[in-house]
Amino acid sequence: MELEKKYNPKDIEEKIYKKWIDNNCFDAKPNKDKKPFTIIMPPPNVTGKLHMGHALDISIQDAIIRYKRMSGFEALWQPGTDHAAISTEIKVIEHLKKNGIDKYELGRDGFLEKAWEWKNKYENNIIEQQKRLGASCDWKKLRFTMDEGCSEAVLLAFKNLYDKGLIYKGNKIVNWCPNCKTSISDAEVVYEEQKSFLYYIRYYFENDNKNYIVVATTRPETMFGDTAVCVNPDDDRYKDIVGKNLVLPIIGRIIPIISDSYVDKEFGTGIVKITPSHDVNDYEVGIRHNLECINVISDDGKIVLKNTIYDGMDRFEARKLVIDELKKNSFIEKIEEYTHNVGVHDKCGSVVEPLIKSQWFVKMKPLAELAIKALETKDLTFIPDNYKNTYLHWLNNIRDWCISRQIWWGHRIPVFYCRDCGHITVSSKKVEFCEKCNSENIYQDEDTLDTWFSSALWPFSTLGWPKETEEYKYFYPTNVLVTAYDIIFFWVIRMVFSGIEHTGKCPFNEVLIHGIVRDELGRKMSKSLGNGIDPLDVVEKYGADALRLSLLIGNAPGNDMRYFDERVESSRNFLNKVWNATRFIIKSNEISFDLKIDVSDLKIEDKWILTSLNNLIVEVINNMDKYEFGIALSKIQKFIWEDFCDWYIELVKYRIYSEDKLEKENVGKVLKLVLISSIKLLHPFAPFITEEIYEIFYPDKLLIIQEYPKYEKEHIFNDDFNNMQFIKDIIRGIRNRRAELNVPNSKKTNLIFLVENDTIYNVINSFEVHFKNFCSADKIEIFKNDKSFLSKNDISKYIQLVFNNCVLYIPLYELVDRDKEIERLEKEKKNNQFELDRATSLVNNENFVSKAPKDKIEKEKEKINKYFSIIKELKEKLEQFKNN
RNA sequence: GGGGUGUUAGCUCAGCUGGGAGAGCAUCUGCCUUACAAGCAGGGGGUCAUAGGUUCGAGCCCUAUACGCCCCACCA
Repeated sequence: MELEKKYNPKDIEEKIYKKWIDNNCFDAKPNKDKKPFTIIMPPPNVTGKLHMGHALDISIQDAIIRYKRMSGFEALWQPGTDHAAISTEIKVIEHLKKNGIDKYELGRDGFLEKAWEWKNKYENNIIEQQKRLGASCDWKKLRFTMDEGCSEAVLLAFKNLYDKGLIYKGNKIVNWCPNCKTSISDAEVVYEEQKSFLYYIRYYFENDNKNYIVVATTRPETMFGDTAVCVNPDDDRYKDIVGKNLVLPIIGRIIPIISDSYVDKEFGTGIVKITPSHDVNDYEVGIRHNLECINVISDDGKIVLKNTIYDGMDRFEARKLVIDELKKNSFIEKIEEYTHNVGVHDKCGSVVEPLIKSQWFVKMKPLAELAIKALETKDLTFIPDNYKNTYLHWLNNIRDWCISRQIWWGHRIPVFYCRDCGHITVSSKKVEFCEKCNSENIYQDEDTLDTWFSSALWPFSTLGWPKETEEYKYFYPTNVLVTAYDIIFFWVIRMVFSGIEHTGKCPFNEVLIHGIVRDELGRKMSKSLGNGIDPLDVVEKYGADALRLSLLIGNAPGNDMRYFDERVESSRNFLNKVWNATRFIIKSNEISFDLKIDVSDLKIEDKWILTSLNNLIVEVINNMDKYEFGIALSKIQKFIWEDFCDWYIELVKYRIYSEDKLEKENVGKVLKLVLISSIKLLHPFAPFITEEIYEIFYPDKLLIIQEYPKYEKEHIFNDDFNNMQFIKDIIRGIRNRRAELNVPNSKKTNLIFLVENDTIYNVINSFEVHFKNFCSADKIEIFKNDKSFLSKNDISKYIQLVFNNCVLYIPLYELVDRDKEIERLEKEKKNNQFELDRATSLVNNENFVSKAPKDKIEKEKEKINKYFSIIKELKEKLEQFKNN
């Protein structure tokens, strides 16, 4: 078989993915003989395409689920998409507008039909993109937040909460988006810094056109709704005026001066106008002081003030006009430039208008307590665990959750009003009669639910809840939730309390938080900046495996990362290395062999690589279980590239090329075992290339369902491992010296070893061929316990390398600069002296000897002996050198 | 204002419960050596932000300071 010289992901990925699908590799079914492991995928919105954040999300989850699948779990990765209420509705409206269609002309049913069309199209796009990345989720279980089962769950959840008194309808101040014409929750308001003005306005006292006080405001247009002016009760400047009345400029209404500790004495003039209907804080002051709420802004952000020029005017237009009017009549004291935060709708960017509205709310306090308790009882843990602070802080300061939305795309609130008796019927089933008076004259609430209300049920609604399905019983609660930190409030918290409230169980035990992918300058990728990178473009260019590796390597949980093409390139290079190692192994082994290795056939380097492999397996499993993918991956990569490719394969080439068939076969076995184990370790991260390689060796089997490598005790050979490390040190030492001294490879030199015992003698002897191949050695001589060589030769002409139990002499000096060598030796002596002093002072320290672990102390003592002898020899060497 | 977090090589970042400072990229030197130039061999480059403290021993723990980032709250 002949493989391409370069790994070409394009030819392979689609074929491999199809193979997995055709063989039902992703399917998970309740299986009594196996333990379940479940991840529910955060459902992407059906509004667009995948971005880098999704790619990271998928890479992590797929690595986990593949690892667990190979580790003997019944692993379910539950996929699905989110209807994304407002986001989608905005997109559909825009889309319709382009075709000249108006939402309201279309009507509710017509609009929903269009929205479903949209959903079907975009859902498909997203699924295809996830497949390109190699996501091994159980597509047969694909769900959608508005499908039949999820909708049933939503309505029942609503009814459950309503019956328990945890959902109520209230006329309260809410965040209103005048653009989307719907209320939104606190979490959907984001604050943007905006440059604006602070207006100082004179309010005259009642029946007094000389005396006035000055109020500072950023929103003069709301003054029509003022029902009081407020000062701090401890503000001595204004003690006397509390209780007096003022005349509201322009419209002349009389309002009182009240006092409330809410007012900051230091800010502005220390006097605040109170507009209870259009400001959340003013609303609360209004309740405390029993103030009237006068609504002066309508649903679409326009002023409502009958019989004035302002009526029907946009709120920002009105602001200008109000200022003009105030200026004209000398009501303006001054105007200052002012930068402050303005709340905008996270979906459309419009300035949010607080309005008093009749809306549905979830009472959060009792539910928040459930979520807090889950953390305390360790039913829920965060990785990294500092995110629990964020979680707790939010829960401790939570306000009731406004869940009704005045849009059409979503779950319609299952509340029915009777026109005859006014009774409210709440039911998860369709209601035909009023449950109290049996009247048929009823109508359903027009509003739909916040999109997060349905997402909050995702871990169990997707598994069948409220039905007690086999899947639900087996796979729920799920094991780990993987998501970015920016969604903890929206989603994670709401899933936790919903899960506990509705199912009695925390929906997942662990929350693995990852960061966000930024551009190379560290900026968030966004549409407005145009700095987004399409993961599919990257896949196209470098392959899905390379992208996945680059997103996982060298990143710690919870930390942001920057995207660089160079990182993907380096991952691609690594995969190419794996590919070429495979190519070499296939090329060099015509014969097919099984994996049974006879230990007695093994040479030192074989035992070394097998030991390294098994050490690696232990460490990787340990890291994988702790979700330390970055660490696991760099260890795997280091092993494959350095240990396996750069050392082992190079070491065994002479055996591969030899005529000894048996020897070739022995090496072949080890090569194959190590390669196959390596690609198994790598599979969760780079599924395509590893499956492709596996197929070459086992055309009838699939890697994805093979067992993850296990530690094999009989493949641990510690002595040989250490001997091999020693040989590597020697080879590196020789290479270093040759390179430093600029000795070309063509110049061969002899190596003279002075060794202390038989073991070292034999080890070095057995590596004769490698010294010749690896470091241009010509002839190798080994003297055991025999220093006559030193007296017989002018050793100042030799380079000396000192190792434990062994000294190496290389006759290189005829080829090099003497002064340079003296300089080097001086430096080396100095370094060794430093190390010797350090170790000596440590061992002489009584505290160290009494408190440090024994093996540490022994090591330090060994160091002293080692450095002592090295220095001694260096001294001799230098003297000989200088005397010459 | 509250909370979190970061400061390690030229750049981007790892560094698990305290005990040898690391990777990738970049850079320099020498190599197209029959798996791989997307490669091989080798080199240079770090007072682990600063100042104290705990410890036999601190990149890691504690305190303070400086600068940066994130989240929450939001002052009209």
